Amino acid sequence: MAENGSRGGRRLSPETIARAALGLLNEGGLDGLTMRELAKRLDVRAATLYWHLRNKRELLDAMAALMFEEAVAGVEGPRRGEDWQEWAAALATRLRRTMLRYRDGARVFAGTSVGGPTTFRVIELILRTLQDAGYAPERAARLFPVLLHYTVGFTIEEQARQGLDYPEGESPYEPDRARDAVDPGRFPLVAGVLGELFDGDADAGFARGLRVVLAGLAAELPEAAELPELPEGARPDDASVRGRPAT
Amino acid sequence: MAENGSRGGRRLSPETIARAALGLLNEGGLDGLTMRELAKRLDVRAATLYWHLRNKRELLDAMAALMFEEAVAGVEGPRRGEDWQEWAAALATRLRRTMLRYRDGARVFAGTSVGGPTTFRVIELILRTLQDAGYAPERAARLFPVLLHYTVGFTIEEQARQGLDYPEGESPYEPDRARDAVDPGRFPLVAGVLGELFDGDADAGFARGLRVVLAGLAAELPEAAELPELPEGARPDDASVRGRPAT
DNA sequence: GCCGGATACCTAACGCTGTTAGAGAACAAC
DNA sequence: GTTGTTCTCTAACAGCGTTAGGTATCCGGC
Repeated sequence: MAENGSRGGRRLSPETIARAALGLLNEGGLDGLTMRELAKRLDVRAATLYWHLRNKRELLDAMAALMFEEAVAGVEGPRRGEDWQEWAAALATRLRRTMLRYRDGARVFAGTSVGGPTTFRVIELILRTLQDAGYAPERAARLFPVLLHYTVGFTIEEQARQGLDYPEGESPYEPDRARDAVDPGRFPLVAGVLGELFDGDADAGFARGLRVVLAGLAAELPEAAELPELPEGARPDDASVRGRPAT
Repeated sequence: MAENGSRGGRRLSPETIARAALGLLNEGGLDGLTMRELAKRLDVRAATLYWHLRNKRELLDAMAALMFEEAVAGVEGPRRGEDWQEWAAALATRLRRTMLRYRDGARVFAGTSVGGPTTFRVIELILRTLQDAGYAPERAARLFPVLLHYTVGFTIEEQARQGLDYPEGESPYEPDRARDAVDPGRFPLVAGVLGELFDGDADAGFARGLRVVLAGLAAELPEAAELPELPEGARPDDASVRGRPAT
């Protein structure tokens, strides 16, 4: 006696389930995402999910894949006249926006990226765009991940700051809490820039960091690194860019 | 009848517990870190831990704080003659190294940074160093986090790739798996740089990204941004650095 | 029409988790 | 030696991911 309102066949699939799981994420966050609750939302018992997915880890992977697909759906190469930096910034922003759409989205996404043909399509697109901008593909392949890492790192912290893991008003990220904790005598500079440090405008902060990373990438453009017209040492960051970081 | 081998008094403290928890992390990872197992390691029953810590979340916070302290212990300003970029790179590298010392260390650390006086001491140090390098403190405060975000983002992915969450030989990060998945007809550039994409040398990859970020920061140095000797448009990234990323 | 296998779902249960209540030992102060 | 505080214990709760095994449903072959 299947009380199941709908016809038997192909109702559930890893994708359907992952989609429902992303919905569930926005209530209760990652902690509230349990197989039983997810099953309830799909009008099914928890054990059923294991017919479609090996385990929860696989569910999380599917969710991450879905997020990625959502982020890059319809993305093509730069429009005519569009700078590669604008294009890359838009791509990173799309990814961030998608992660932000889901509570704990960045944590779900982090470290689960590679995989499907969608991934390779986008990487191909990136490599082609950077190649057109003058980067050798090998060079581009070693450089572009920094953009992804920054984006994920930033968004993870942003969502952590939203602090829904903490009970009401106890989040250690409240600006006031910091304002009390920093002694202006010992840490005058910190005290002077508390506003900047805890500024709530995450969008602007992200864009700023993006600009930094993209400027850094631009500085790695081979042509840029050996512009003949520039007198040696004219670029102020010349030595330090070449210098290897201390290990 | 306290079978407890050691004297009664101040044995346990949040710090002791967190330290043991970090040790436990290296066996079993984040999933293996359970209150019961942690208690066992401290010769105590699980409930006891709740006398010292409100809940597991607080334990994780304490662990993150401990990692941060371990990372920046003894850190001072740049040595005489040391470039601010070298100094910053060394700092980021220290943080990464510490996170790598513990399984899932980056995931534990991510989004739990701010808090203690140690944090503010280090931020003060960063601000002072950048100030000496020519950055206004407000500007520095808005810029330096990008370094942290990159470092955390990179290391999270690195540790995810180590793939100890997956059963033997099933990690989706195995290079061979990718080599099979990418069709050289559709994705020629990707196929050509698989070696670079899945290159195992994480240290070099991190250093490369660090160089990029630092170069980007250097490009944001006000003085650098308007070096009078440079003819307008000589720096190839001129326009694009100014351009705001698409939203 | 009916059968057999595959597919999709179920119930029931396992061992484990974080967490709490409340009893009781150990210690310090008087 | 009593009292109060600090710490640890036992016992239990509800909920977790996951598995074994049964059952309904669908579909192609006769």
